[in-house]
Amino acid sequence: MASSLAIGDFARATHLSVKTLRHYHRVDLLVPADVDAGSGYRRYGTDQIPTAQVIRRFRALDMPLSEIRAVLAAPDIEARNNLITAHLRRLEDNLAQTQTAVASLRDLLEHPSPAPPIEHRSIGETPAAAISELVDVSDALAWYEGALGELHATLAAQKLPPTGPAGGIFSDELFTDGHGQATIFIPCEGTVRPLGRVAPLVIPPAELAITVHTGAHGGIDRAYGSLATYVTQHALAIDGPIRENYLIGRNDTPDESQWRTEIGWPIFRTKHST
Amino acid sequence: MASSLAIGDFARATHLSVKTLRHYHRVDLLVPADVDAGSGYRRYGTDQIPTAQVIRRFRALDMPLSEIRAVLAAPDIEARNNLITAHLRRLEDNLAQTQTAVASLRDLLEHPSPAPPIEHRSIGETPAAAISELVDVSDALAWYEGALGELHATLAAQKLPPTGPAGGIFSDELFTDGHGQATIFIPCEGTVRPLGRVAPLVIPPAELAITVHTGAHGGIDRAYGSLATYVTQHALAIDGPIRENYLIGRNDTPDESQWRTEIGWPIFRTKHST
DNA sequence: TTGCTCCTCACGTCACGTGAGGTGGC
DNA sequence: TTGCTCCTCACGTCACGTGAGGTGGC
Repeated sequence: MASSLAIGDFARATHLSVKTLRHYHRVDLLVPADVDAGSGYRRYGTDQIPTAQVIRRFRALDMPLSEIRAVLAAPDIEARNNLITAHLRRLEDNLAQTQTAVASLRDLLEHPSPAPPIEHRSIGETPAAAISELVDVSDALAWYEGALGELHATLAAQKLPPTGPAGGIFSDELFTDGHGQATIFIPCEGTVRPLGRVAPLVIPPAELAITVHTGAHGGIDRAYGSLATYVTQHALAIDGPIRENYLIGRNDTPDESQWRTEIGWPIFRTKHST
Repeated sequence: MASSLAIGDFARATHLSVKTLRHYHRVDLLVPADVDAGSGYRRYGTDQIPTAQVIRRFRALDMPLSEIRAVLAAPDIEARNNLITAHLRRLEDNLAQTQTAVASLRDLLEHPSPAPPIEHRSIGETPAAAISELVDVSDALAWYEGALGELHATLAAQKLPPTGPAGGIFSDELFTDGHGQATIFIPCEGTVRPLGRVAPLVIPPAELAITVHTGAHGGIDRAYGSLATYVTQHALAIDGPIRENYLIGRNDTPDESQWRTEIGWPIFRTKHST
């Protein structure tokens, strides 16, 4: 006895709305067991209820429909679990990020800290090992963590001691378009053998206005703002990529509030900056 | 000296993309300090950087643009803080909900529990105090909590002891359309004086197929599914609102895993159900 | 037979992103 | 003067929701 439900009853059974069920049919995510050729009436089997509920659960966790489709089509339980676990991990990362963002915003609203001082600095050429890729600004933080990890591991394996703190170089497009070239590097002497994404790179010299940001990377926009204000008001602005130096980071202490990052904004060379 | 920035420089300063800035101008959320009449070129003041960053922070926390507009336009700091705090609270609620959803999904995938038994029950008329409103399914959980709290408090104030566990009645449209009439009630004897949203209501009799769901309300869809399957396969289905009885809930224990909710699905009257 | 359920368009929503095609500023 | 930055449409995306206008099933 094949038990089937009209769309309205299926909606009651699964807590998915009728509109949503029609949408899932349209995009082939959940196809009714039967569709009447004449009337177009959809009929769902009771055995489709668990599938529909799984979809609903994943949607409640903001999994995109395309990914849910992949989960449902996974060839075996392991592939399926890998997809699910990956999504849950992303979700949990996201939660943690939102929680720190909330904390940081609360802090910002409760005691706005004064802008830290700004100095001019002239940087010479620096040999380094680097990873350089086209990245999306929304992935930038995770990409930075991964690249820095790979760099540290690769340098250690090649027995090349760092000669300074890690740094980053970020193209203008990253900020104006939301994606662009990003480079993470660790200064070092000696011959870097290319391996994985790591390659030798000579960091070009630069004239910079520099300020320091204390705390997690989520709050770094304040330092960018104060630098931009300074550089604009003193008519020092020139084009060129932004620099960052990671003085104290995850490698040094897990306490994010202790992290220190320098941000360098390219400026005209002035008398003071030689 | 009025310092101003072209849109690209402003994007660098604020980490908002050029496209996003143009969008914010279009919707009047962040209007450039100056727009050249001839060329249409936008010019932003350095004093707009903090505003832009506040917008960015709130967007990172998924606050809708309309709400951000309200925050920026708030007449005083108190009104502003109220809006912000309300959003943060919603966010934190959401986080907690997602976290339990993740946990519940993990549990579901790791050890799928067998469907609990289903019984038929005949319910007579029941006098009660009730709150009945048109609600959105997405607000249903929060609405239920609020309504139940108000009912308990109002009954206590009127010295009317409950004569049974709290219950709910949910129209079909709530599930098929995503919004519909929902009623939460507490059975009691005596005269209920209408107060706030609370009013007296005689709960009509019903013939129901009933199962029990153990755990937080997030996982209740499984019980709905097994009831729907049962009712469909035994050809017992009739139209009518869904019932729920809250045997053990937040009022009894904070441990969600101990909660017990009965779900009642309307069915034909049968010999056994008198 | 009534009225409820179901159907299909076509368009709207939200917050942007994506190009095409073109002009202005240093 | 070159080429980069900026401009405005118009349309796309994602996951549905909203009606209008109409038909089918018990």
